[in-house]
Amino acid sequence: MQGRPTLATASSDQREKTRERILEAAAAVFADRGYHDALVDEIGDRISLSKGGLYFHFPSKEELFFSVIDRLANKLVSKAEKAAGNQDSSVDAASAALREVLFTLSRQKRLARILMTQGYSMGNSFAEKRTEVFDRFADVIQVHLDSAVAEGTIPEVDSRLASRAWLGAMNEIVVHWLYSNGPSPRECADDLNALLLRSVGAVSINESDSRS
Amino acid sequence: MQGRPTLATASSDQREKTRERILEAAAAVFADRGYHDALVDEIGDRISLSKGGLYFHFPSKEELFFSVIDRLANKLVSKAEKAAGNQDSSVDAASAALREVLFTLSRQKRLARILMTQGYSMGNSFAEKRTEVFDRFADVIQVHLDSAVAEGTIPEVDSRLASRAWLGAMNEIVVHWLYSNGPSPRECADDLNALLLRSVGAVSINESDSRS
Amino acid sequence: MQGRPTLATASSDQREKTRERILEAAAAVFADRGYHDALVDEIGDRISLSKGGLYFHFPSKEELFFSVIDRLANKLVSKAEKAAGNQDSSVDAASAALREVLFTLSRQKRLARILMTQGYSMGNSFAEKRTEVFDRFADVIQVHLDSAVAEGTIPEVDSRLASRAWLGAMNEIVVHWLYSNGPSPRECADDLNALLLRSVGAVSINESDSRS
Amino acid sequence: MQGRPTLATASSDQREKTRERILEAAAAVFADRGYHDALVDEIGDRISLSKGGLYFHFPSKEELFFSVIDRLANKLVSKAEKAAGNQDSSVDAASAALREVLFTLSRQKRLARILMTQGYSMGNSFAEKRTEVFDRFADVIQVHLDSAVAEGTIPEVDSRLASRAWLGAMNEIVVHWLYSNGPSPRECADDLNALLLRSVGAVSINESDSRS
DNA sequence: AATGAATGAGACTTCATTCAT
DNA sequence: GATGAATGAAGTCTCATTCAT
Repeated sequence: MQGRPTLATASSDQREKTRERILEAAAAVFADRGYHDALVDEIGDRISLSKGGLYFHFPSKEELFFSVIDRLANKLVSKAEKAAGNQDSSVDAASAALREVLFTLSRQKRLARILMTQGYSMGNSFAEKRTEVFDRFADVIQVHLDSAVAEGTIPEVDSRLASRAWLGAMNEIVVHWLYSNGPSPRECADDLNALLLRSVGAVSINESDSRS
Repeated sequence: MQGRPTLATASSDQREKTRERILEAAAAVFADRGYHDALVDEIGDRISLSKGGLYFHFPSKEELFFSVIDRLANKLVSKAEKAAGNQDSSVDAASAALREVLFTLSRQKRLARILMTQGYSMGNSFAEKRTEVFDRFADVIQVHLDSAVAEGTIPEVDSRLASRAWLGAMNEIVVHWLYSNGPSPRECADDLNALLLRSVGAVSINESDSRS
Repeated sequence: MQGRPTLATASSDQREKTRERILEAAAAVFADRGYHDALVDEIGDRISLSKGGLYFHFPSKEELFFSVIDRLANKLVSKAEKAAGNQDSSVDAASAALREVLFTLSRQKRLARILMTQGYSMGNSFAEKRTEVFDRFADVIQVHLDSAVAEGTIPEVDSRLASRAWLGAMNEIVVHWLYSNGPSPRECADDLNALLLRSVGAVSINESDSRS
Repeated sequence: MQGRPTLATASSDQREKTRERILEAAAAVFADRGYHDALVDEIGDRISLSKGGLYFHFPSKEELFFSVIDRLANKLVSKAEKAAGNQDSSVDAASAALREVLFTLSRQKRLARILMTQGYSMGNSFAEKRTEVFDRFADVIQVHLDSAVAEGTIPEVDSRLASRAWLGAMNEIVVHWLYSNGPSPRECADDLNALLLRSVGAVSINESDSRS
């Protein structure tokens, strides 16, 4: 608002770059330590940026954390939606979205940790954000379940409940993998997929061959 | 009932009584605030016990929290097992365990909050305890699913995965209720039950009538 | 003052015995940990006596510590005096007192630790007690040095200063042994003895043969 | 001089200045109260620096104490070495080092208290530091005694033992002054000097005249 | 004589945030 | 844009001492 006009664009670029670096570092630290145990200092240290510098870009630790969450959730939702979009049937779409998430989280433990558990360590102010993020994921699934019902591919179900149940099931598998070295989401993907499709009365292609 | 802790001390189990009072107060505070935001002072204040007195009974805030979790988890697991024991078929048993948990949590938000979310705020040292507690619940369900498979009531399934999925689904419903004022677990119980039974290939009695 | 008269003697005995046990335990703990780091609890634990029981016999941790010091100092001073008394000449007497202390401390690290260093950890209230104890030791030596001067065995010296210097020298040797695994006081006894005798103008018997 | 720390901050060595101020204040408080009874708060208060500010410069009370000791010991050792360096003979050098220490301590009770006694109140972790500091002082003396022996000025002696004995004698005189209002080290210097020189078989110039 | 639960003052340390430079 | 010294509010835990039994 008060910078030199000439440098506006160039510095605007730089600004965005620094923000990205901070978000990246913050994601790593938050994932490792959880919100509360993550130190603002440590985030700065990772990218050799002073605390003051960090506070220039983000007004508070809380805002920074939310920004990290939003950024990651956006990426993951996009992936899920894209995966769903490539399918022919609605059931396959829901199924594909689920698989995409499981596969992506399998590759990025950090992402999994931040989205699934580390937020809680923020205390009760996390509630709203969690709701927002999980609702978005639930929506992705619900949309396709609703279509499937409309198409008559699956019987009537409480699609809101079903999408939450799917999400919860997935969440538990992921957390069990993160916290107890359970099987990776990727390994469970087929079985879980079959299980969840069955729960809404669908029969997946995998049902007959992948895991007899 | 008011003032110093009753002063009828030194009976043989006064000690146990005080421990219980502490655990009760701690459960309330931890449920409200989460591990980290809970103050040891506040726990003491609730029962007019000095900090020192509290530390006489529990060596650290962390141990106190774990004790709270254990106590609550024990109660809940017992209830679930008892509910399951009253059923004729294995499928009904698993189903009953699930319902019992949903109903109990519906009545005790505090219990739900502590077991489902507030632990994470402790940081990474919570991992082990969470694993332990969730494994116990998963076991309760798995046992009955295994029986059902053995009886031929339901087709072969990865019962470990299924029990986790059930747990996760339930967890999500509960958290959604806690954090976003979603429908209470009790309200969802029938539908969720039907959904989860279907997921393992069983057909519940509810299937035909409860939700036409 | 108000006990049953008949039991007076018997219980008086018991009382003294318990006091001794406490003093013994306290000496051990204070020697190991220093005044401040010694816990009243730990002293009690050693002899399976509750804190309350301990406080029945001693009014405070501080008093207990002083009692320990007094008891040990008494023993050591007695030994030194006795050793000195067995000698013919005054110079030999002073010398013998010194040796006795060095030898005794060599055998009892605990004693050495308590008398030489651990008291300081009590804070400034230790000053008076230290003065008292060290003065007693200095007196033992000074008396004999004064006699030696009077006898003309050694030239005039500031015997007060000399006795303190002796004490200090001895103290340093002991502390160096305690803290840095230096040679034991016993090993140094002859050389130190020669050194200190020379410092007051005396020539010890050891001078010519023990260390040629 | 009043209010916030001068606000002319951020020159390159402002940091070092603050460190010095802290060390100065800490030396005063530790000397007065001993390690344990010294409050971190009081150190900060003396220089109007918040506790957090203090911890920015020193990671713990213990480290701060050690830094204080090191700083003071360095100064004193330097003085002693310099004083020794100005002398012609080795015996005079050792003697001069001793006198310098006695005189300096006489002028700075605080210094004396910290180096001689207050450290012990830290508990057993002080052992190592004490050893280190006293060894340095002993070295200063020993070096010159060794030279004197090599020169033939004094007979063969266990110079390690002798230097410790000297140190100990000096220490006792100082502590007696500090704790019991005994004569100041400065007053004792000549006599003590004579005594110690005699102990190693040297005859000082002072011998004949300073104390007729 | 002894127990041991309870007190309570207070210590050290942490860390998100600010702000002069 | 960035630095980093400084703030200050809190937080957990300790432990000598007391006192009802």
